[in-house]
Amino acid sequence: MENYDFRKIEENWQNEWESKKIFKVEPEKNKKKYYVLEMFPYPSGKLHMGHVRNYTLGDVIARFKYSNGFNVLHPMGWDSFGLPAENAARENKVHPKDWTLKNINTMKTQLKKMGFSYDWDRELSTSDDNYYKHEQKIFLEFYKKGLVYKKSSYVNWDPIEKCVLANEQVIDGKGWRSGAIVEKKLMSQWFLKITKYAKDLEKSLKDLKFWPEQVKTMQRNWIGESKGLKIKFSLDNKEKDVEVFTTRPDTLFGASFIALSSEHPIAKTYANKNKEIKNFIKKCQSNLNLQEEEFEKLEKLGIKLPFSALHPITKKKIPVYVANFIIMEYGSGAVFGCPAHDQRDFDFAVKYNLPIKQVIKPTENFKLDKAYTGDGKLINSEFLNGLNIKKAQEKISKFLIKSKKAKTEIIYRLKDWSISRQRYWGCPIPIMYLKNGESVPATEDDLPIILPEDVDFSKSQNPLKDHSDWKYTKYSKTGEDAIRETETFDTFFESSWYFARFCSPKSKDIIEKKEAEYWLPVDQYIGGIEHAILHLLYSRFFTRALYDCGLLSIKEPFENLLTQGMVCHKTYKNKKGEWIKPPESGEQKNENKIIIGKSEKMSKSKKNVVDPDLILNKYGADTARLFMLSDSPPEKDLEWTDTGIKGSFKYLNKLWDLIKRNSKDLSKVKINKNDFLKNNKYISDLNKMIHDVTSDYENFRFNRAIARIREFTNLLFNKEEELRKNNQLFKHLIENIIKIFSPMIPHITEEMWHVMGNNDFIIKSKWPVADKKFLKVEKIVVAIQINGKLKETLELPFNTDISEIQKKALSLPKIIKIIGNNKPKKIIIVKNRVANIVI
RNA sequence: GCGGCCGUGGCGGAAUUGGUAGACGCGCAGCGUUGAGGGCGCUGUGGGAGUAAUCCUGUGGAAGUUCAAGUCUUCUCGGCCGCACCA
Repeated sequence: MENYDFRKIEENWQNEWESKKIFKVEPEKNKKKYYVLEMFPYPSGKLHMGHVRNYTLGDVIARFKYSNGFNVLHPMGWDSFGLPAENAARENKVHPKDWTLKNINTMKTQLKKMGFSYDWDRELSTSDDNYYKHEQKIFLEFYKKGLVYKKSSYVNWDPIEKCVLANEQVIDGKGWRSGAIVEKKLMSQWFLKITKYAKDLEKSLKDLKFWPEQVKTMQRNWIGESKGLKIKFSLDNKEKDVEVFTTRPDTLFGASFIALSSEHPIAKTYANKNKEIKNFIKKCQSNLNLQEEEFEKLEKLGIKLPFSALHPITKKKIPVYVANFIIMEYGSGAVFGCPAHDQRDFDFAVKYNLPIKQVIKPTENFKLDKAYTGDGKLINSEFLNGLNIKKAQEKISKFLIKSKKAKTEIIYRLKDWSISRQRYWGCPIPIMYLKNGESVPATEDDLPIILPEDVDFSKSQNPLKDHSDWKYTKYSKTGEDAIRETETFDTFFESSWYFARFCSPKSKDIIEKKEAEYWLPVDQYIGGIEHAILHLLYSRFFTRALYDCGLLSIKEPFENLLTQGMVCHKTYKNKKGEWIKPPESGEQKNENKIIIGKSEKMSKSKKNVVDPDLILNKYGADTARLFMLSDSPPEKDLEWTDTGIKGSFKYLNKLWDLIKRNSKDLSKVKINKNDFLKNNKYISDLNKMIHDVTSDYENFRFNRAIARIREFTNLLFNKEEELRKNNQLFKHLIENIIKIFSPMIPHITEEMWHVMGNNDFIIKSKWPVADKKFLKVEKIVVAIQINGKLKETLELPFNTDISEIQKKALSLPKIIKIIGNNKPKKIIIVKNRVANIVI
């Protein structure tokens, strides 16, 4: 049998859809909108299978919603600033812009070949000045709102990318993209005040009802809210009080020292008075540029200060130390140490021979050779004695707050977002430095600050620094000489608001309010979980900040979030342990011993990638799409298999043949509904299938939807002869299958739709609705159990009375035999389901 | 260490939300078609016993709730992911 001509079919319909602009969309007041968005790609060269999966999922949802009467916004664009372009420029002597444009061109062609329903008129590219000039305006708005500041601090330095990374971009102490071990470097950087929104970003997570729990948990951890108490300890040197943050006020009576960060103001004061202290602090600070891993392994060290703190209740004197493990940025940069119940304090107390006073009696046997952190009853704690931890915390908090020695405080782990990057291929930060060294934001008249194209990459890391024509300028407000900021934005800046720009991609304004109000928020966002914190947290922050600047009227950008799993493939190694390509590549012939490894995320280094182009050429877009959807639910990893893709292709051919060989007769048939719409087996199965598959679409259970469609088409394959005798019924069944299958495999179904005698595009036809009157099943199989174990089944009319079921069940020969002389103790019957006889 | 998610045939995965476990597919086996291979078609396929009807057993393990547990509860083992000197 010959395979169907997917090349011809797919190309034809792609051209038809494009020339008729059926996916072009504008706001329509009387239509319900639906904004579906997939994370836009970085134009790295070619599409990979991860993209194919991501965009297939989005396309199915878009087409499904379209067919269900929604006004669907489904745009696509390019996250086109970033380092790979610069690296290519150095290695291959191509300009980043040319390299980027070429890649966009290639990938756009590939996307079109997949048949995705994008409104290409809305295409945007972030490295286009039409995009990033608005970003500079946003920066100025943020500046006005006080959300931007410059500060010198230890920052994460990626030695491979040769630029700074935000905290979120450091994964396990390594750069998120380069994988290089991150170093600490003291630098002056621009920051965005994301911490201003920490509370709201955390609090609102609970309202994101349609986000995966996992993502919300990750964000929650990242924001790291801690509720505690800030307690004042007065000092006997007549200086100001020390404020100490704690989440364990119940252990206050066990306090045996106070520890300050080396950057704490009091520590700094004493550094000037005492050389020893000064040296210690210096040592602590030199540790700050250690790699994270090493820093964590440091021994806990401290130096005693020449004064004491007074316990806020007992008034006893407590020694004060500067210690190397206290971080200034967290809490108040000072803690009280309770060695018996905190491991760090315990280690410190052992080292400096400080008292270890137990204040919580463990519930189980416990030897005090390490800190006890479990629950128990308070001891040695005056009025707290006998209480459990929670009660003790409540009581002492109340007491301290009442006596004005403490106040409740909530602190966050989240730090401000450093956005300066020492790189060329990004959006120039619209800042100028005046002669007096002052930095000022560019004025509206200075914008846009266009990235110069005539740059020389041979001189240094950042060619903007060497570009004097561009760098030296005038500040338009005063006309004086000025130097431009030569650093560019972190590229996560671009992706933090692109979803809003898609509403009015060509507007002269940053965001056209009317359009944004119609389309936003994004109803369904789809992308990889690797952006759980990075991009998704930044976008949530931006949306709030833009709201405060009056540019948006929503606070959360993405209503629903789907994080799709990775595309994996088996890995293979040869005798030498080198990665080799999978067998279907035909490149294993020369290897005599092949070791099959586990299935892992497709990656070039493991040689287990499958090129989408090859699949498109061999099987076509519909087969690729079908396979992407059929094997696993979207949020789980999908294992790419050669047999799987072949299976999908075979199935499409089989379906094609069935429809093709019957289409000649069926296309002429006119359906007169009353003639055949009886409650027969086919109609009831069809309606059940429509009902179930529609609900599967709504819940993104595409694998299950496909299983149900296949189940139904199996019926058609088996009963073809019989169905040919009732052409109206046959046509009705086939048209419904084509329609309900069309969001997943749009080209072949479009062709089938026309072959069956329809003239308009299939997407414009109405989605089938299950008729409830045909959903009723006439006969039902009831399970008959004895003591909960299945023994028999019984076919009965739908809704048979309980008493009738009981009568019938008890008269079954097999049941009689099992029951024997026993009298049933109890009989439980659930209508249409089950009868359980307890003996 | 803390937090989250998940364990179902040889494999990917279903299971009306507590009611016939294994849908659909891959793989495998047998048969048919074919000179052969591929392709296609039919049949079978959780495990064990039996010629068979049938019986026993079965959702990582142990216990519990229930007439009834893959589904709920507790413990336990294993895997994946996130956070972590965070006071």
